[in-house]
Amino acid sequence: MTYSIAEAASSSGLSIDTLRYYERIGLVEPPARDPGGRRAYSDDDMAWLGFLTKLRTTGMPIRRMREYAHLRHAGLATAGRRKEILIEHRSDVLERIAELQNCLEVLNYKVANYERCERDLAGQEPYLVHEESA
Amino acid sequence: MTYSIAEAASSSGLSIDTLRYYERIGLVEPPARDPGGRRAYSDDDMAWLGFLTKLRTTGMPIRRMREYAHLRHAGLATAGRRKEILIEHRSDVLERIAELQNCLEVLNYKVANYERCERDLAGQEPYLVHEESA
DNA sequence: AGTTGACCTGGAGTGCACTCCAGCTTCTAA
DNA sequence: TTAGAAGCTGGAGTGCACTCCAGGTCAACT
Repeated sequence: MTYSIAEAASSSGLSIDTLRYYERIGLVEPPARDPGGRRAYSDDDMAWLGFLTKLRTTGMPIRRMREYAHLRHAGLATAGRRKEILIEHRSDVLERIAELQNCLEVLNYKVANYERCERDLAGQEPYLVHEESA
Repeated sequence: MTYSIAEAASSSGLSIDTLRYYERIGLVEPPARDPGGRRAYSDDDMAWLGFLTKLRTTGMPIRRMREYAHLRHAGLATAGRRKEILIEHRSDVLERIAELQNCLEVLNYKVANYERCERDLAGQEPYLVHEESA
């Protein structure tokens, strides 16, 4: 089974331009071409694109994705290093999640504060309402 | 209590340049100045910087932070809109966390896969080791 | 009086990750 | 057979969020 660039784009969530860009910078191997010279992505290509988008979504910089891509291309001998990269990235992601959750608490606090203000305001109309500072 | 720009920077986690940049683009109100013309951040300024960094950490674009900042400056009447922004942002953050967690599963799967490969390799030496495709 | 270090300003430069464009070819359907 | 859609290439442009720089001021120590 092969896929046009449009199909590859819509299935991976990347834009057509981005796919060509990734190819230019060596993040994806140039896919096969059909008789008319158009890109024909294989199932393997699609799977790799799918994985790339996971790395991208989790904020891995292109530089690092490229390193991973090149290792992958180099074959089995690099599996150890690839695993390391993934493990390190995973811990980055965990940290990021923790960071977001921490910020979420502040957000919740703030929203609750606005709600409290509204209740106060509804309770005994105007008069003396402090803007919180933070 | 007032704080120098260096103190404001190290306490907020922003760089000195970023603090001046935020001021230039109207994201923070120009702080007071000491007799020598240097910035003297107040406790309120510091609290606002702290909150800003939460918004930033959670990926709120500067454009939106600025909107929030301006509303805040406009006083109580804008509290409703500010609350809306925060609520919307909170749901963005929740989505983002979910997205990261989803990607995390893929990462875990991949790492487990590498580990399986290693065990196989250790088990009966060379012979027949498939590179997984995705 | 001189040196050092923190700070000041306006403006230019950077890195990242795309995104768009002009001008061309190739396939598909009426 | 011809119009329109989809794809191609190389290269330029964009948006975001900083980051750096030159050249100057100010306060504190020696």
